[in-house]
Amino acid sequence: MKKEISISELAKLMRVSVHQIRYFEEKGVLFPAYIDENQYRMYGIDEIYRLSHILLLRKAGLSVQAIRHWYDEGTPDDMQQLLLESVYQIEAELDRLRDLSGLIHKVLNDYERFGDRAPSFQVIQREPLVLSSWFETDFNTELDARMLAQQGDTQPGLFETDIHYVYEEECLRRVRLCTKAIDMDGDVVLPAGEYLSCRFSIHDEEELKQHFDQFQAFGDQSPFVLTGPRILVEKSYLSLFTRESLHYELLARVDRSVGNAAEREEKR
DNA sequence: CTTCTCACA
DNA sequence: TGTGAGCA
Repeated sequence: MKKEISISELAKLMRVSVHQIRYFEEKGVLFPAYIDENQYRMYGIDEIYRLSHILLLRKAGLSVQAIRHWYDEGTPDDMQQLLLESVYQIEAELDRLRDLSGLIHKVLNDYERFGDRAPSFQVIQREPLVLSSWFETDFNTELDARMLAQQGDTQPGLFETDIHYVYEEECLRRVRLCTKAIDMDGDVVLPAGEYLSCRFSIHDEEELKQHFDQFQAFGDQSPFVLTGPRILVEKSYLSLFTRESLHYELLARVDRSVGNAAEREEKR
């Protein structure tokens, strides 16, 4: 009985494919101890160790190229360096995955809180919001693909972040499309404070106008005044859950320093 | 059972 | 960076 083993025995022992062992040979990192008369590759104990190392390094994220290079002319310090670089990459990947997980949780949470519901009004306290303005358009013109494309390189991940439509005060003719500023160079700033918020979902753009009116009506019969721009936030990713509805939040800053509409009426 | 080669993801 | 098929 020979001391060496065939490629399939080695493959079974190391739980890899025969193919992969031959691939490592082609790439110059693992060679048989010798070739048998029948042209079969034969492997000894040294090759078993060598293969273990290769597999470990592959698992650690080193390329076969890099392994080859190290076997050719690598020092122990080089190996330490290679593994360090590898661990940095893995940690970067962990960060990426954490971000991704966070994004999905955010979507899930948002859906649970504001999924499909009748319009709900509430006054909420908001942190200052910095938006980076994107472009301006008319109230009536619908957003189309070309308008998006013409804006050139905007933020990546367009629809992961909510699109904010900021309507100019008083007349709602002009709309400013914004996204949340990632860095601090936003150009539209909404101050912290109390905001009236209404969340709703619609099936047709037509319904938007009604909600604006309802929103205004709600403001008029409340003990405060709505001030500043109306902000329509399109929760674009909530549309993931339903095939045919769009989700929005309508916001306006609350001003309690002025009397409400009814009181103003009295004073006249 | 092994080898090699080629195409493919 | 491997895999799968086909052939000898």
